[in-house]
Amino acid sequence: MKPKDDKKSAQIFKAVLRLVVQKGLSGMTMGDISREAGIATGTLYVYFRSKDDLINALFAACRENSVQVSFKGYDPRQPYKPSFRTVWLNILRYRLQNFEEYVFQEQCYHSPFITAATREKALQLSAPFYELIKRGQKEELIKNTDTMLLLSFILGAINELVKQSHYSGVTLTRTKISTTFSLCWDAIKT
Amino acid sequence: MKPKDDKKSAQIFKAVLRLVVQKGLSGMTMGDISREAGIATGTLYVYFRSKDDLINALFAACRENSVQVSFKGYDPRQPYKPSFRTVWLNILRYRLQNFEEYVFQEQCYHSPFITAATREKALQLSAPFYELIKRGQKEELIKNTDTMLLLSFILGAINELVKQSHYSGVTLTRTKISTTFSLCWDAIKT
Amino acid sequence: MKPKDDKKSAQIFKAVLRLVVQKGLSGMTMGDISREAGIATGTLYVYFRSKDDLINALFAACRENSVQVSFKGYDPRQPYKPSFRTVWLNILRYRLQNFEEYVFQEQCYHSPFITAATREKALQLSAPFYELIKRGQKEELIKNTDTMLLLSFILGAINELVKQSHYSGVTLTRTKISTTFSLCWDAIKT
Amino acid sequence: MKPKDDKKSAQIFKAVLRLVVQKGLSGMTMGDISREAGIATGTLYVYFRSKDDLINALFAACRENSVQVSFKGYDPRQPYKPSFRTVWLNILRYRLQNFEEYVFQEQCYHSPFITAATREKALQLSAPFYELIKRGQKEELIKNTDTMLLLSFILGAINELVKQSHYSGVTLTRTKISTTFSLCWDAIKT
DNA sequence: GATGAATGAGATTTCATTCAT
DNA sequence: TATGAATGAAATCTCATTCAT
Repeated sequence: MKPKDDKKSAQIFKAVLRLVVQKGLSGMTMGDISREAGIATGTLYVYFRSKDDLINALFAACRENSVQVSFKGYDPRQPYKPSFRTVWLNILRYRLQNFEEYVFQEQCYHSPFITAATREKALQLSAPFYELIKRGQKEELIKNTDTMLLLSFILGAINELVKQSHYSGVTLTRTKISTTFSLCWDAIKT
Repeated sequence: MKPKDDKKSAQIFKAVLRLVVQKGLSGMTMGDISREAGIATGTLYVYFRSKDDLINALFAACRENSVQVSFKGYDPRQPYKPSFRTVWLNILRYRLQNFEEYVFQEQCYHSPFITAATREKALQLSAPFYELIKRGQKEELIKNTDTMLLLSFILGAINELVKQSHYSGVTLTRTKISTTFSLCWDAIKT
Repeated sequence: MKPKDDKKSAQIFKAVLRLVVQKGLSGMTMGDISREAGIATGTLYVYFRSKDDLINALFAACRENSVQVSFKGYDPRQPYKPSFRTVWLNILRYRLQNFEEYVFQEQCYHSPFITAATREKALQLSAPFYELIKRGQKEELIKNTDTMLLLSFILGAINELVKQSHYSGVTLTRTKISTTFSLCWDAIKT
Repeated sequence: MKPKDDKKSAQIFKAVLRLVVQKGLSGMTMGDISREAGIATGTLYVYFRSKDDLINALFAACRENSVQVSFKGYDPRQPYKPSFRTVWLNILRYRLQNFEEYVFQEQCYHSPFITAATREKALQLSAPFYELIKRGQKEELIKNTDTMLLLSFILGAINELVKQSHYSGVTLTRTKISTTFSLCWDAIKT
């Protein structure tokens, strides 16, 4: 017996991500995916019930990965500002190093592929970010404004930065990143 | 391709915008559009050569509208900060009041519908925003950082805010908006 | 405007019937149907939502036609036996002259294409036959046995006769038909 | 193709029969069969060369079984009428107790699965029934009509009866069966 | 022999576009 | 110009069969 290969899921995921950046979510067929992944079309349906299923599964995986990367090295017992910087840089790093995943998630968000359930789960995953802001507010280092609003502000700034740098072709230098962090901190600090 | 009836073009555009929010760009067929617009499928081809053509035309229209709205009431002879605030509020207002247009543009950006030429033109339209930041830097009111970076930072923060408020269903109060402007200004001011 | 052609439904129906006799219900693809009907595959979906839909619609049409033919020339004011003979001959004639329709219905009955609703409607259409037997029982010409049982008996005998004559290639002569009617009448008469 | 394990063949046959009643012959995949039989898809191909092979083998088995059951207890030295009744009741019993087999055979008859050869063999198996009628005619107990026609008449009546009773959900009582035999006998007796 | 993942040909269905009215 | 039926290429998905384990 040939056991269902766990690597194949990953292989399919990789193929989708590569294709999304190339052709966009809407211009991507199951045929494209199988060709890119080096397997038969039928095999896709061994691993995923349908195209929708595949997209949703990948979306969930990316989402989880994104959170995991973001909090790598975060230790709540450390002082706030350096901790916050670590997470901030992680978020940025994730988007830069996994640009494909990031673009994929952005594209998915307004697409008919993502079900309400998947969207809901994604929202729940943002809880740790929310908590991080809260902690800053408790320590009176961050403005006592609506937490969600602050969170959006920060993430939005990072997102746009990544997009802009990618599409303009200008790589983000260490200096630029450092400057942007300052802008961000200046915005939210008390 | 020269539309006799300008109202019908607008009618088609409206239909597309309504559908994009509902089903996303990829899940939107010419049949859907004609049904939503209350006309026959064939009629779409009287006004637009193809689906690509239609999407690109609407994208251009939205882009232009976005800039026009953003600089409404802007007078370069007025002092900087209130002028900046006017534009900032205009941008926010545009995205809130024309959420459909905003989502449509976002979706287009990574789609295979938008040609390189259209994308290029869109970029050119951001010149006035760029100039606005430059002026602030000249007047030494805004940090002397990479201009594009500052611009991205500002726009990104606004974008995310709008999305978040729309999807969470929480309306942005005057106070929240005012607070967010402060965050933004704190970030970029010298 | 080109109005939806009512003849095309009939054209498609005819194609299906021809194919069912040739290849059976299960070996019949939408491609086969469109080719046989002389139209494009897509056109089938202008007239029917799905293959299931098409099969169910044709089944209903055949069923209705079958009943209509069976009671042609039946006048309840005429004496019973000749009336009964008329209907009996009509039933036989329908199966012989519309052998394709008959085979199609037989094939459908146990197929997953036919929905419970369609099956139910088909059953309701057998009411006139039921009434005909009842009348014979009231007039004390037909045995006072379970009516459904008598009906099944009669129809079953006719069905098998038609199948047998078709597959053996022996045509039913007037004499044979007349003989079979006698068998039938001998069976059910009081 | 020589099955080592005869039990497994039977297991597969049983699975097919169960599925035919549930989903019909055309809606039955090799995957369905293996799942229902509790074995792997590949294993089916150890016992049968192909789907066609499997269906044809089962068809032949059913056909043989049907004849064997029908003539159980038949002794040509016994007087005719009770002998005929025995066979008649056997035929009915077979269809009632092996409804799945019966439905399967009916479905096969018009399907592209059954080859001409299989069909021919099936026909040959009806010889004993034919002889039984012949004997009745020789003994001048049964009408001297075309033998095939009489045979069709009898079998058709039984078939329909079984179908009707099965689909209406009404069980055939001993009385009803006895009555139906009378109908049949009245039809064919001299 | 038994397994079930892998295959790819082929089935169903969709949809941008054309065309007759 | 407006219509919507007709088209057929291409998309999604199924399934009999094979094959590595």
